[in-house]
Amino acid sequence: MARNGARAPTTTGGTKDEPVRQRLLAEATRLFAEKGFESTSVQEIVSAAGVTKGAMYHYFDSKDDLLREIYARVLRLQIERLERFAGAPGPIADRVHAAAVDVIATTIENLDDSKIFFRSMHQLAPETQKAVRAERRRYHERFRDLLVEGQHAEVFRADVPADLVVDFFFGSVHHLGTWYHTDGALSGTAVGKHFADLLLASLRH
Amino acid sequence: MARNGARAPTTTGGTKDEPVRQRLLAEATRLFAEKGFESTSVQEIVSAAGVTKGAMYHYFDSKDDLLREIYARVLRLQIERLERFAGAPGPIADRVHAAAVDVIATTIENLDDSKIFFRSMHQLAPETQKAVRAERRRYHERFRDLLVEGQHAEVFRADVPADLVVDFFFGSVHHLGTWYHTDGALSGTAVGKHFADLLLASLRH
Amino acid sequence: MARNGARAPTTTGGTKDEPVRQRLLAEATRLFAEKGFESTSVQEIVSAAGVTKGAMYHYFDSKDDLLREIYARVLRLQIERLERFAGAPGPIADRVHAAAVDVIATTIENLDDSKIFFRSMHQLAPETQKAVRAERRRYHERFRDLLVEGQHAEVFRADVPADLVVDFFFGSVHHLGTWYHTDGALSGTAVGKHFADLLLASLRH
Amino acid sequence: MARNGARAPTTTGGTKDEPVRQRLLAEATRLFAEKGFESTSVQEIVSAAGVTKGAMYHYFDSKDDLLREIYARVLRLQIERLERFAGAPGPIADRVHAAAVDVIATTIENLDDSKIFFRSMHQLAPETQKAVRAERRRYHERFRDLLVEGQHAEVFRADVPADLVVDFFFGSVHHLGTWYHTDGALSGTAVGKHFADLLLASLRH
DNA sequence: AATGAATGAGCATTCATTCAT
DNA sequence: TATGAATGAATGCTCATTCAT
Repeated sequence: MARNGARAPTTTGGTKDEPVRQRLLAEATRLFAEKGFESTSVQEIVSAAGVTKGAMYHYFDSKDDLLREIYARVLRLQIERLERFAGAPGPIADRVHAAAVDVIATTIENLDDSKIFFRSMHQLAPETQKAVRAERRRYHERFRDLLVEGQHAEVFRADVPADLVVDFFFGSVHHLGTWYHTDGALSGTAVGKHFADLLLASLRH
Repeated sequence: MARNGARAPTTTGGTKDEPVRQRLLAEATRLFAEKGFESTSVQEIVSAAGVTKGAMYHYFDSKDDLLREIYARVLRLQIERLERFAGAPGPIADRVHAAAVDVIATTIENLDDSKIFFRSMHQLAPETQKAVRAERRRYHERFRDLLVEGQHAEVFRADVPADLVVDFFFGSVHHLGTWYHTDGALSGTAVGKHFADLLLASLRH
Repeated sequence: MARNGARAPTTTGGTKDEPVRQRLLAEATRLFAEKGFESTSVQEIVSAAGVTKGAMYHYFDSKDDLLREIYARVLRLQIERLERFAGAPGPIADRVHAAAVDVIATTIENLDDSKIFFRSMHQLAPETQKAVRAERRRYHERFRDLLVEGQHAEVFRADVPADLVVDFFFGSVHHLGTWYHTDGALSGTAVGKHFADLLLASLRH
Repeated sequence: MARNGARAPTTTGGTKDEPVRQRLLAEATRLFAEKGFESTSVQEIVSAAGVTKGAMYHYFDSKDDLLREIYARVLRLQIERLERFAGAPGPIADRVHAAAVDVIATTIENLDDSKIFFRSMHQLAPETQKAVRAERRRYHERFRDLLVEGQHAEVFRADVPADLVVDFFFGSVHHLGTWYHTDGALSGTAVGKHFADLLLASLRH
């Protein structure tokens, strides 16, 4: 969890790793989640990463660029996982349940990312913000399509608009960061199962 | 010198007796919701309110103090309303449903407050933050007690911890600010009814 | 020449003087002339003026604004003086000669302003630059009109375009800053007389 | 390591044997003239020249070194041309006229060099600046000697110090960069003829 | 109750230059 | 001959806050 003062030589030879860039992203994520984007200075980030400002500006265009990269990483991960669960074989109710459990477990595993996401969205440049929102919407739409599939199959009730159910459920997901603590009694998967149960129950006829 | 904890009740019943203070709070709320606490300068707030900095520092101790007042106002309002619904006569399911509809309608009516709440909590001084969290917890606990009452009455399922249901539902509530737009098709009460329906459905045996 | 550490109370009561603002302009002029606009830091200016950066930014929008004020002051002075000489009674040759002597003497009296003028013009924001150039052009046109008047009166030769004569003469004027030194043998007026003689001689039939 | 004071003469007669170095100088000249020395970054220069910083630092010791080379090139060219015209056979008045026309035409042909010359002189290291000024003085003195020759021959008036006439005339020359535009009606030689006429006329008895 | 000049610490960013490769 | 990662010092500017009036 602490950063490596000395970068180990790449023994795997797999990813030609860029330790400085990665370290900067990791420390920025941690600090943005802890203190907020605006309250974190570039100096704090580079000090935490053990490099100088010049190095940071060599890899990133700006402090905003750092934030943008964090968003891109989160979205990439979540969309990829959802695709996997949504496209799996099996009854629709099972797929929704599994996807719901997974998104919660993943969110809890990357809770710093989640804390940053909604708290700092308004700090992005308008066009970047638009891009992020569009990507987020695509994600939500993918989940909504699953719900609609269940409604058409008459497995889920259809008297609540699927879009609204998505906002209902993802509100719960996105707020995990404000109350969940790793030292709590419940694991991420446990929370995921409970929430998924509640979601599925709320959709019964 | 600045903040009177207790202010004389508005005898006229109007809102014109302290227009500067109110205007400052209103503009600060609007700007904090729009651009974030850190990105809003004191100068912007006082310009928007049509006064000078000196005037602001006469009524408030600091920029943080403005934020604290906003939080206090939000919490005061929400707790008061919940008490009213929780303590009303009638079956538990009806009371929970009514309280749920109301909290959503009220949140949508004061969407700026809601946007600020979670986005800016970390900007408060640690002790203030603690106080706000405690107050928030009291609010959640009051709602949880309603759910527990329903579980004891065997009206609600008991296999999901009531605390978790509270986090589940209020996650949805608190995220209204990220997607709800006044120009949308659904009124606040309409959204409230749908969300309350989902909540009640998820609690059925 | 050195700045007054203690600002004397305004005994004249005439101009409600702003010593800080004036001191900033004076020191900025001196430093810009000495080291150039880009090579002079805001810190150097405010240190020389004995105030803090905040004070400077209270009176000026930016470092550029300081430069703009210097330009405005120079142009105001020069246009005003030219108008006086151009509009005086007397033969055209005498008026041109007197105006020429005066512009040189005035330029030498404010040599720092002159050094800054052409050396730093390109640092102004494009629109400000345009405005300054337009004002400068008005000034040159006023002088040209005098020359044309002399040509029409057949006092000056007409086989050289008056515009070109203006550029010819003002080139000499504007370059005073690159070679004239106060410790030299010639006074500003002496140089002025010689240059005015050359100008008038060059215009003879 | 970097700068060879003496480079092998271009045996091919082309300009392709050291394209990187030449391209760097050309782009630097263009950019310094356009935006000023201080406002042009090394990165901009190397990008414009299509090379990297390392390449630039291979050919030049520093950014200042680039500027010094530009000055050296200008002075070399102008002194060489003046020598040619001054040493030609013919009456003194004709030689002065021809030299004057040529310096103006040459200046206009290399207007960027001229723009840089006076605007950026103060950015040179003091000793370099001194060297450039000395070279410039030698150039002016060569021209002054021509004027003195004319005065001794009683072709030119002697009641104006020749040095002052040099400053008068070269002021006009050096300011060409502030008003002359290639798209104007007058060619460089045309301007040169007019200015030379004015100079000669101003020197008549 | 209110002004506005002034502070001073802090911020994001730039940039010429170096150096291992 | 050339790269590009990294430095470190400096820069213009912002801003919450104070205080004499």
